[in-house]
Amino acid sequence: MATSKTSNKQTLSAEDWADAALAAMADGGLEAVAVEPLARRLGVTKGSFYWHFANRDAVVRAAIELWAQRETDDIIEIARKVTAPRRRIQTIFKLANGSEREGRLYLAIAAASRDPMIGHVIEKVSRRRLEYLKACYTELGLADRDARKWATFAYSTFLGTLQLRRDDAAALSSDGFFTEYVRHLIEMLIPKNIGDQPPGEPGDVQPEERAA
Amino acid sequence: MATSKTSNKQTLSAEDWADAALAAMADGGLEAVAVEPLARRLGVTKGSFYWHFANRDAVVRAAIELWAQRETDDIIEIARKVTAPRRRIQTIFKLANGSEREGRLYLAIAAASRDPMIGHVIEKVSRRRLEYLKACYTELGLADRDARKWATFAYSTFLGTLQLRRDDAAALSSDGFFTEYVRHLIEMLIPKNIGDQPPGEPGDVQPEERAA
DNA sequence: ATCAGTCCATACGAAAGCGTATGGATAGTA
DNA sequence: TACTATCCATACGCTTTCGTATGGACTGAT
Repeated sequence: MATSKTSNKQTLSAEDWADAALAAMADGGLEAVAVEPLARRLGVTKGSFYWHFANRDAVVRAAIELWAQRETDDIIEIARKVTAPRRRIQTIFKLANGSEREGRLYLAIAAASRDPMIGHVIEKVSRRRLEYLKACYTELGLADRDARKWATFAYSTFLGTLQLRRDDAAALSSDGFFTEYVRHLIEMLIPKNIGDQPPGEPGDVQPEERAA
Repeated sequence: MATSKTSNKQTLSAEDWADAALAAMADGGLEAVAVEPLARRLGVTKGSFYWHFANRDAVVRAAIELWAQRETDDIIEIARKVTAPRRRIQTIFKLANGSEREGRLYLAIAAASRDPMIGHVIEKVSRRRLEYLKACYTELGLADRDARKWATFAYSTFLGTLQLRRDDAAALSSDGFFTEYVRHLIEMLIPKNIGDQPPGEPGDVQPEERAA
C-alpha cells in the first residue's frame, strides 16, 4: 500500500483524487463517486477536480485502472516468491481471503460492470487471475483442460467467499470456522495424487486471522 | 414465473410496480429504480406511483421482499421432489446455474446491501440457503460441523460462479466448457464414500445448456 | 343522478449532481 | 518587479430525481 491517506501536501495530484474515488467506491459503490462529495472529503472544492480531470468518468477510469494495476503488482510480487506450485496455490488462497477492503472494492467495481469501460477492466483482471491460476495448476501436472477447470473452480470459490463474507458475515466469522473453512478450501481446491509434493509439507504458512 | 409482463389490465397494482422495480434492478442496479423512469416504463406517471407507495424506499422494500419470497418458493418446490439427498444436491447445483436473470438479480440486490434494509433480506436469504444446503449434507451422513463446511463451500462456489459468469462470460461459455465445469462442480462438491448412493446413479438430470 | 372511492395526470418546489466560466492565490522565473 | 503557470474558489445554469398538492376521469353503490 503506497497510499498516503490525508497527506499533508499543499497541493493535490490526480492520483490523490483517484485514491479518494477508490475509497468512496469501497464503502458506497460507484455512485458514491461524486465530484462534490469527493472534494469535501479532500478538503477542497470542485475547482480542483476539474483542473485534474475533464469529467466524472475520467476519475472513475483513472481509479479502476489504478486499482487494476495495483492488484496485479501485489499478486505477482507475493506469489512469485513461492516456487513450489502446490505451496504457491496455498499461499494465494490464504492471501486472497485476507483483506476485507480489497474484497469490498472488487465487489463494488464488479457491480458496476454494466459500464462498458469498467466491464472491460473487470474482464481483464478476471482473465489475468484465471490465467495465472491455470498456469499454477498446469505446473502442478494437470493437463490443459483440467487445469482450466480447477482454476475456474478455485477462482469461483474465492469470489463466492468474498461475496458471502459481505452478505452474511456471521456464516464465516463464528468461532474459528473461517480458519477451518480456508483449510478445507485448500484441501479441496488442490488435486491430490499428482504434482511434486505431498500435502502438509514443511514451510506451510498458517492462515492468519481475518482482517478487521 | 408467475409474472405477466406488460399486462393489459387497465389499472396497476402495487405488485406490478414491484415487478417493474425488480426488472429495473436486474439490468441497471438499485439506482435504476427511480420513480419517473419506472412510470415511463409502465406507461403512466408519478401520480400512480405515489398512490401505491409512500416513497421510493417503499417500492424497493416491496420488490426485494417479493424477490425473497419467490426465490424461496422456487427452491423449496423444486428440490423437495427429489428425495435422495445426493441427487437432490446435484439437482440444486444444476438448477442454480440455470437462470441468467436470477443471477444478475441476486448480484444487483446484494450489491446494494449497504442499505440495512436490503442487507437484512440478503442475509436472511443467504442464511436460509445455507441452512438448507447444510441439511442436505447432514442427510448425506456428514457430522454437523462438516456439513456446515461443505455447505459453505458449495454455496460460495455457486455465488462465485454467478459472479464469474457476469464478470468474464467467456471464461465459462466457450465450447462445452460450462457443462463440463458444472459436472466437475457436482463431483467435487459432494463428498465421496459416504451417503446412500454411488455417483452416476440412474435418473440423473443432464445439465441443460445455459439460458440465453 | 349523485356521491364516494379508486386510480392517475399535471404542475410545482426543493435538493443534489454535473459541468462551465471566471477570478484569486501562490510559486517559480526572467 | 513583472510575468506565467499551476492549482483552487466561487458563482451560475442545466438536468434528474424526489415528494407534494391538486384536480380529473372512471366505477360502483345508493
